[in-house]
Amino acid sequence: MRLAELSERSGVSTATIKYYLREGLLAPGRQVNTTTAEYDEEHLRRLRLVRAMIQVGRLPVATVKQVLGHVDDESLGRTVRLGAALWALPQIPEPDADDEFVRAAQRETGELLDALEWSNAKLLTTISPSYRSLVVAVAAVRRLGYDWDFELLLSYARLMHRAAALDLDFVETRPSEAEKVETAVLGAILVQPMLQAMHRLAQEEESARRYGFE
Amino acid sequence: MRLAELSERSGVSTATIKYYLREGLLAPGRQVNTTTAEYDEEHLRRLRLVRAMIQVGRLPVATVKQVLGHVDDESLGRTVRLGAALWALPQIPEPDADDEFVRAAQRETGELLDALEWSNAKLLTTISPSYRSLVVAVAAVRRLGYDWDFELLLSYARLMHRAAALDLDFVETRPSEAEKVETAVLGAILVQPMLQAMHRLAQEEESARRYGFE
DNA sequence: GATGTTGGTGAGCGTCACTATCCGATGCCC
DNA sequence: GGGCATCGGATAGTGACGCTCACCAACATC
Repeated sequence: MRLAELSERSGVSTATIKYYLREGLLAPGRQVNTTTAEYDEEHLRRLRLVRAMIQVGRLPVATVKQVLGHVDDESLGRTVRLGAALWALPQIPEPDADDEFVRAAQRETGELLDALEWSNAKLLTTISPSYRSLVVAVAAVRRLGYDWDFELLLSYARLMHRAAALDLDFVETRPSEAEKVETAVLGAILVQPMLQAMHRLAQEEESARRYGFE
Repeated sequence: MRLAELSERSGVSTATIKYYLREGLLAPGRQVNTTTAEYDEEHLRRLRLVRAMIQVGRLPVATVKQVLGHVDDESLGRTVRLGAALWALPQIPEPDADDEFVRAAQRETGELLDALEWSNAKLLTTISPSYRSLVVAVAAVRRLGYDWDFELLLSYARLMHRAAALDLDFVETRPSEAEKVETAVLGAILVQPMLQAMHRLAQEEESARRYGFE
């Protein structure tokens, strides 16, 4: 198929597709001659993936490029490939290590990992962006003076652990190694907005149950 | 305290505070004379809240203004106030009703709410942004050809329902009505990045447990 | 009374995700 | 094979966003 058809079938304008090609998010089509390039189903699929990451997952274009680069890097093993892809995801700005709330949050997060017995995650605290994001989020909440107890944090973390187990169970149903990696990355990127929407909807539901609409 | 001190205690530059004042995110200080305004602890608290929403919650400035406007509107009842604040949160672009995947996702999401017996949420399907976001997310996943079964969606939703129940339990511990509303909004905005970070960390933990680091 | 700081204002900056326009080469219909 | 639409590619521009800078007259402080 040609650019125009790729555009029509994906719902993405030709101008935008050209932009993605320029940015290296999409492999160039097979060049038939100077004014014609041929795209296939794989291009369409990749384009949909890119759109989903950008629009649903709200990833910056540059990040999408990095993530895809890692996903496509067949020289790496699965865990490393997945890890590399996940770590390219956009990060909250680096925590300020001088801030007292940040230091307290680091301590608290460490205790949390101990209590959960997430020993592998504990090993990653110096390098994992997720860990840093968690510290920043906890620090922000504490800075505002909220005094949730530790049990609440633990409960949230256990819920998310169960969600992660569901993700990985599904990943294991994928037949090929390449699909497993892609699915895992997608799980990290697309499941998140879905969970967020479900969370808000559940808040609305539960709030209405408890207090009615008034 | 004056602008410079507010800046120092919050870690936000005076230029940025001035910008927030201009945008109406912060109430003006008590004007002492033409060149001096006096700010209090409430301003500091509000400023930290604004920063947390923008940096941790990634809300656009205009959205923060709307959300705070609803939070401050004492003429409304709690549920309505909370709902108004939540619905001002940034939304994924409107789903395209002509798209077959969107229509299928609407159907599937409706069935999901039925199966969950979220009857209140079901009433909100025409107006709730969370519902629309959920539809868009489900459509994106389906468009990419993933065939998760309904049970998986149900499991995710039940987990998020439990998270929402935890949020609201905590909200109920707040003494005053105003604090309850603020806490609820904050729960929707700040708990989310925390859950996201926990989710990714849990994925890393679980992945390492199952497959090691290799 | 000299110096430096205050809060307010308007304009400017860098980033980002596109988008509009132009180009010459080519496909395609008659 | 003439004429016109369409092709892919390149460059420059757009509008939104979140600040940030420079400047100002009015004031506090020494």
